[in-house]
Amino acid sequence: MTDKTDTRTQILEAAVERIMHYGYAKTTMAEIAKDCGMSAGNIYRFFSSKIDIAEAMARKLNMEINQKNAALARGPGTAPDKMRAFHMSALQTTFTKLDSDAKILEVAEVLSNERPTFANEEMAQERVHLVEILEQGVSEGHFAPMDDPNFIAEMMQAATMKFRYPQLWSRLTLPKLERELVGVMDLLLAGLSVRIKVSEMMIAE
Amino acid sequence: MTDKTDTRTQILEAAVERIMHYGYAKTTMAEIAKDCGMSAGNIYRFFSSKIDIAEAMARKLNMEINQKNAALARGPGTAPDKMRAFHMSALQTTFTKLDSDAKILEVAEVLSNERPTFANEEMAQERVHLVEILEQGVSEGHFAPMDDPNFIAEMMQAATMKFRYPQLWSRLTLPKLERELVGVMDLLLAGLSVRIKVSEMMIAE
DNA sequence: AAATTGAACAATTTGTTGATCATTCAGACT
DNA sequence: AGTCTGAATGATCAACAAATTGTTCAATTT
Repeated sequence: MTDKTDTRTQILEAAVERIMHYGYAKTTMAEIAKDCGMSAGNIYRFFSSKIDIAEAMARKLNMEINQKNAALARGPGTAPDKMRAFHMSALQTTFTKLDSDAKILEVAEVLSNERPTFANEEMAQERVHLVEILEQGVSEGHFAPMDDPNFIAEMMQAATMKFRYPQLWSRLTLPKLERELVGVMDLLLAGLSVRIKVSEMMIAE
Repeated sequence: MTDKTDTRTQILEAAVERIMHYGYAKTTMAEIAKDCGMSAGNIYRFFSSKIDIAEAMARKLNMEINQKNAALARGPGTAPDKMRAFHMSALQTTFTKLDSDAKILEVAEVLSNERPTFANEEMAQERVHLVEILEQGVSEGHFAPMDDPNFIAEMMQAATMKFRYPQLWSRLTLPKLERELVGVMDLLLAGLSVRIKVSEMMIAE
């Protein structure tokens, strides 16, 4: 049992090593196998495809980010401050990753093509902590009470989408993006502070 | 003089016809020339490159949209309603275009690659009318006074970016996107209704 | 029996060749 | 003199062949 998980993590580690260095496409199953002292065929007893290895890789990385998010959500500070810090750190880590090793971007791209639902899972996971912050904000009186915190969390994600997609801002610098994000957060947090009347006028008109 | 502009528009119209039907890549300069009863070389007296034709095409289309935006901004209705209508119609036209003729998407993609600043011009143009709406909202008392309406307009664009990029929501349906946009607009408009304290805590920390 | 291999297969990528196309420009036409 | 053409050029694209690579599985090893 421990054997099995051991070889699995061994394969994963070898794959991470190679993929981070040479990229996903340029890493072959045969190479990963050789690094682990086994045949390519044998990898398939632990991962059912190459893309599955990339997914496992992303899952691991994501778990770490998620633990930081949990710590942030449950740590000290007011809800608005946490909300700012949450989105700002998301922007910064994405940007830094893009800068330092572009290989990770390739993995992200392949994954979003081959495993379309994966990104959704990530966002849902992130929302858990956004909801925590929102609820803290409500109970502290910084945010107006809300019917469906998860929906509001979705809206926060939608409104800050620009700061998540490297492809979109290729041309923009981090300071410029940070300033923009601050501006958007100012607006959104101001919005959260007042009771929202769900717009029925639009439907009626 | 009139001759010159005449042939120019003739070339442009022939190009639009073909590009809309066959797409940008599949339309050749020789074909456009033949449609106009001239040689391919001669087109270059009117457009300095093929991509310039696409740009002229986009400029024309954009001017029409812009006139509608101007009409909307100066027409009747409260500022918040106009703001909703503005973004909603942007989403709807983009989505419909994507659905009806995917050819236009090809042109958009080529343009954003070859003429990176073009999209910025479009957005700046759009902001003119967003600012008009914002200022109306302030004078009517729906929105809190703001130092820099153009900056706020930029933030509105940033926060609604998700609803502008077809590539991003490939999987989402129009009704779902509309509901999301309404949610985001609710938040943003609520934010506009209260005075925003520019966050200096972030810089200090 | 369980784990592993390596040959076989299918899919994908890469390399190559020929054609097509955007662009230029010297000269013909008006 | 100002328009326009069509051949020349270099870049890009399409199609096909060869090579590489992901994946499977019968045979082998442990």
